[in-house]
Amino acid sequence: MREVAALAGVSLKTVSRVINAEPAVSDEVRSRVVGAIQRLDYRHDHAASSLRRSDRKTSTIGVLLEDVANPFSSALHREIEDVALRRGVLVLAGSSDEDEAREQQLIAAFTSRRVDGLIIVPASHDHSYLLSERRAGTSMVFVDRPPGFLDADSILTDNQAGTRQGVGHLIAHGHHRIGYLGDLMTITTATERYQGYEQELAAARIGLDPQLVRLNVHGIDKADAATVELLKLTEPPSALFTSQNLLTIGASRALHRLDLHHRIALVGFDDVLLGDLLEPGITVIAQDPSTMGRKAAEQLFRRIDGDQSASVHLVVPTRLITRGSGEIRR
Amino acid sequence: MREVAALAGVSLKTVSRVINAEPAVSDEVRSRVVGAIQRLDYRHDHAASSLRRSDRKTSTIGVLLEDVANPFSSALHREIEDVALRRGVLVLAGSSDEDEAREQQLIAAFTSRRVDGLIIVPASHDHSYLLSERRAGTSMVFVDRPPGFLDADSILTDNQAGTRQGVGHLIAHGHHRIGYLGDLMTITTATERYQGYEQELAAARIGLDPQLVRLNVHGIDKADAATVELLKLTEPPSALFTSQNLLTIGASRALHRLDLHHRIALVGFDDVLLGDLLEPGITVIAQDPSTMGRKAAEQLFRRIDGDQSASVHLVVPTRLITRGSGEIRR
DNA sequence: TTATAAGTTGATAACGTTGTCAATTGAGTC
DNA sequence: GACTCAATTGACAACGTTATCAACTTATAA
Repeated sequence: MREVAALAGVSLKTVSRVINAEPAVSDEVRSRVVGAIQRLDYRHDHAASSLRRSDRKTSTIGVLLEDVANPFSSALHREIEDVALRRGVLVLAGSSDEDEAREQQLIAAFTSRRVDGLIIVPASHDHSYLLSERRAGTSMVFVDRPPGFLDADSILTDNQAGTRQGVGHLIAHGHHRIGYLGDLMTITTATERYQGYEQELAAARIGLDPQLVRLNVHGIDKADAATVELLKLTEPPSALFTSQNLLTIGASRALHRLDLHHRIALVGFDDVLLGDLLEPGITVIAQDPSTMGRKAAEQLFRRIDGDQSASVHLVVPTRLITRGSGEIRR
Repeated sequence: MREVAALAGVSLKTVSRVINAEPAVSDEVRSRVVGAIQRLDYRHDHAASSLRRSDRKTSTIGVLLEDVANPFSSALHREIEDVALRRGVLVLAGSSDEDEAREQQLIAAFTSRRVDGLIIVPASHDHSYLLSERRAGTSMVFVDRPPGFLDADSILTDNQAGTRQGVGHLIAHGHHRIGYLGDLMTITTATERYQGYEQELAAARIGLDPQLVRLNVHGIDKADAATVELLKLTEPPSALFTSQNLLTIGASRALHRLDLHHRIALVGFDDVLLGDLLEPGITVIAQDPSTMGRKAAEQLFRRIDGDQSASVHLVVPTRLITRGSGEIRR
């Protein structure tokens, strides 16, 4: 910048004015400076700028996801990116892998780079460690799961209602023995979905058979194995409810291999790509990650822009998509 | 930091020494400083630090993908993240959407934040605009597609060989009229794959019927429509080769809807999740995005660490996965 | 003509940190 | 007791930028 100023024959401050498009610069000086910038191939240093600047904004946000490669996470990510880019804000993304330590490590890395805000799909349950961050002015929005011991904005899915609708759908098709595959119970959404299962069974006066329930099943392969176990029971289920996208895929894989996919009903929570082309198509309770991502980003930027109002808690509804697998009758 | 120094009764520089774990600090002073840091909840400012520091490293890299939500892209992204995080490096990610302007906008945003390096899946073909960046010390590695007018490291897939293997597989199953769906011809990989199609037909002495070729098909819906068109021809193809993951999904959708999925053979380039559960399963030429991401990140960090050797051009092989759709005979 | 205002421009300090180098202390050596 | 040396600590400048405020120029009004 010093060289640009020298070449254009002006002061540092004037170059700064041109770069920041401040009005008080004559056209003649401005064009001289612009010329010098191009001739010298000058690149503005965003970090130095935000260090000195009064608003201290880095125009960068941190996004903590479960796994950037998971379809639900990456749909969230993409929507956040689009909202952010419209404001010239860049996105630092990280995967927690449901590991509390990794969550904290990543968030510490984000905040030490002075991000303007955080969008968090939490893996841990105690976010009091973020209190001081917030006091320091970092905005934050939680997505998919609520914060623990911290009052902050959240954009959630209605997990209980969604699960109840899915399980109810199976009951309406004559099923009483409905197997359940649940993700790690440390995950809030997994707990809520399981509660939905319990409630819907109770509402239909169906006794809960613990043998039919497999909790803490994580990933495609474990779901595949758990499905095989369930179907080997002396009184196997006539239907399955799988409470997460990878579990749905695992269960579906097992059913196909055992050639039971036309006989055992299946409803999954969260949509799966290509679910419509299978035979039968997979009936799902679809979440809406794009809307969640957009709402989360919009809320974050409202906070960054200075909105101090009380915490917002938004619940995005789910949608039952019937494609065949959930309509198999007992 | 000033306050920490005051509370611990030492100078700024000593606090800096403690933070950077420099050896020349007595245990007694160190513990006083550590105590003050905790009492005051001090957060180190990474940006200010790297501004002053002699190595000028920000411990941040920029990753430009086609779309963070595309399965191929997000698998790359995840692998890069894992390599980076092991070094304490954070990842800024962005989606170009195959738009040259957006590519340049994102890369400019990355470099103005002084990233240590770039991993680029390019949308454009002239990267001479990056010359000055590289001269300024930014390392860069290209993935999936080569750089244009710039000598830089690249990690590519063998698109021609992969396509030839896939088309050859169809020919071996008796097909002569093989429809081809290609992505935007501005994308290097789309061009290479099409060349593979031409070459394999020529090698088998099969004339190329332009009616069977649909290029510049982008996204699931366009692929669906193009497939319908091909099958409506008076002399329709008996097999299809779809040269990208979304095109495979679109074609598969159309075949299922027309109930031709058991009669028309299909081989796709790039694997699709759940492709094994369809009836028939989808035969694909699988790429290996995880390996590509890992190799790209490792190469980038070698450059960041000062490796000045000649550009590396790595070609990751593809793998034919037979699942049924490609083995339908004419 | 002078006073006033509006529009430009620049000198300097500061953002939070680390590199350089000099100063101080204490122990060990002869 | 004087000397050397290593270990520890601090003063100050600097990284690339912008905020503040003062100074200068030109136009307008009285």
